[in-house]
Amino acid sequence: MKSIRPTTENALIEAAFSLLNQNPKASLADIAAHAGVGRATLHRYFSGREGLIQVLVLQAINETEAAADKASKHSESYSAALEHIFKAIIPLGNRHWFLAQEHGQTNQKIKRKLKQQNKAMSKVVNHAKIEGLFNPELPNSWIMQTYDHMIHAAWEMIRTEQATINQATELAWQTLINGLQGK
Amino acid sequence: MKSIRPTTENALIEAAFSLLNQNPKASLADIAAHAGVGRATLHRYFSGREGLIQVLVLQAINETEAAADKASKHSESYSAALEHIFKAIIPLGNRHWFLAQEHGQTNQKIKRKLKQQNKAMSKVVNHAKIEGLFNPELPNSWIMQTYDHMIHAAWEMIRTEQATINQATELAWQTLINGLQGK
DNA sequence: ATTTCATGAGACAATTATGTCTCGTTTGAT
DNA sequence: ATCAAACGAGACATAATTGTCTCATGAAAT
Repeated sequence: MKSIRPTTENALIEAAFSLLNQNPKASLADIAAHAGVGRATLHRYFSGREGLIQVLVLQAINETEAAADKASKHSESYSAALEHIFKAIIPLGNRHWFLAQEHGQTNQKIKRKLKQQNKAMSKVVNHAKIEGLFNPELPNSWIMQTYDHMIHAAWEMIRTEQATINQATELAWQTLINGLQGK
Repeated sequence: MKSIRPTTENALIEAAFSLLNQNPKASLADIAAHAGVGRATLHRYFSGREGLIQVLVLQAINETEAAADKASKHSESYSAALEHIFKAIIPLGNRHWFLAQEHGQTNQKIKRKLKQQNKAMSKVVNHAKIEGLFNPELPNSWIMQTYDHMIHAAWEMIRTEQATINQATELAWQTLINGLQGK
C-alpha cells in the first residue's frame, strides 16, 4: 500500500502547487525544502520533475472533477449547477489555475480528458443560456474564458488577503452573471 | 548609438515576450533561436537572463503607460478614459500579463513604479464610480482585479484565434462594465 | 577594393538542477 | 526491547543552462 504515510506526500504536493503557481521555475530543492522534507525524499515519492507535474495535473483534474460532481449533484437546474460548481472550485483556485498554465506540456491522455471536460462544460453552458443565465448571443468560448478568469480573480483576492473566501466568491459570481447576462 | 540595428534587438524582445509568456522556463537558447539569432548575439544585447527580463519589464511598463496616456488624452470623462485605456492595452496583452506574472522577482525601483501606477488607477476608479461606471459598493481592488483579468481573457481569445481583436475587445469591455455596474 | 561591424558558430568554464546512492538516525509498531 | 520502514544529510555523477571568448564570414559603407 502506498497510503502508509500520506502526510509527506501531501506536504510535497501542496508545496509544489504553491511554489509552482508562484514561480514555474521553482527547483525541486525549493519544493522539498518548502515541504519541510529532504530533497532525496521527493525523489522517493516522485520520478523527477516530470513525474511530479504529472501527479499534480492528475490530482488537479480529479479534485476539480470531484468538486464539480458533488456540487451539481442536487442542483435543480443547469444554472444552479454552474453556480455551485463555480463556488466549489474557487477554494481550489490553486489547482484550477495550475491546469490552465500547464495545458501545453502534458501528455495526450490528459489533453483528451481536458478536451472532453471542456465539451461537457460547453453543453451545460448551452442549457444555462436557455434558462436565461447567460446572454445566448455570447459565444460559449467567451463565457468559459470569463468563467475561468473570474475563478482566478477570486483566488487572487483570497491569496493576497484582499478578501475572505466568502467575499471573493460572492463578488466573482455576481460579476460573472451580471457581466454575461448582458443586453 | 544603440539604434544602429533595432531589428535584432526587437526580434529578441519579441521572441522573449512570446516564449516567456508561454513557458517561463524557456531557455535563452530557445529565445535566441526563436528570434532567428545566434545565442552569443543575445548576450551581446542583454546582460544575461536577468538583464533581459529587466528590459522586458521596463518596455512593458513604458508601452502600456504610453498607450494609456495616449488613450486618455482626449477623453471627456474618467469613464471614457478607462474604456480607451482598456481597449488600447488589449493588443499589448502580451506585455500586460508578463508584468502581472513577473511582479514578484523584480527590483525595488520597478516595484515602486508599479505601486504608483496602481494608486493612480485606484483614483481614476473612484471618479468612475461617481460617474456611474462602477457600482460604488464594490472594492477598488476587485474592480482592478477584474479589469486586469478581462484584459487577459480578451488576449487569450485573440491568441488562440477564437476571436478577432475587435470581437474580443468588445466582448471584454461589455462584460466588464455589465459585471461591475452591479446591483 | 577596402574597411568596418554585426553576426554565427563553436569551444570553454562555471553554475545550477537533477537523479542516484549510501549511511546513520528517528519513529512507530510489535 | 526489537525491528522495519521512512527519513535527512550528504556524497557523487550527469545533464542543462548560462556566460565568456575567439575566429571566420558576410554585408554595408566608404
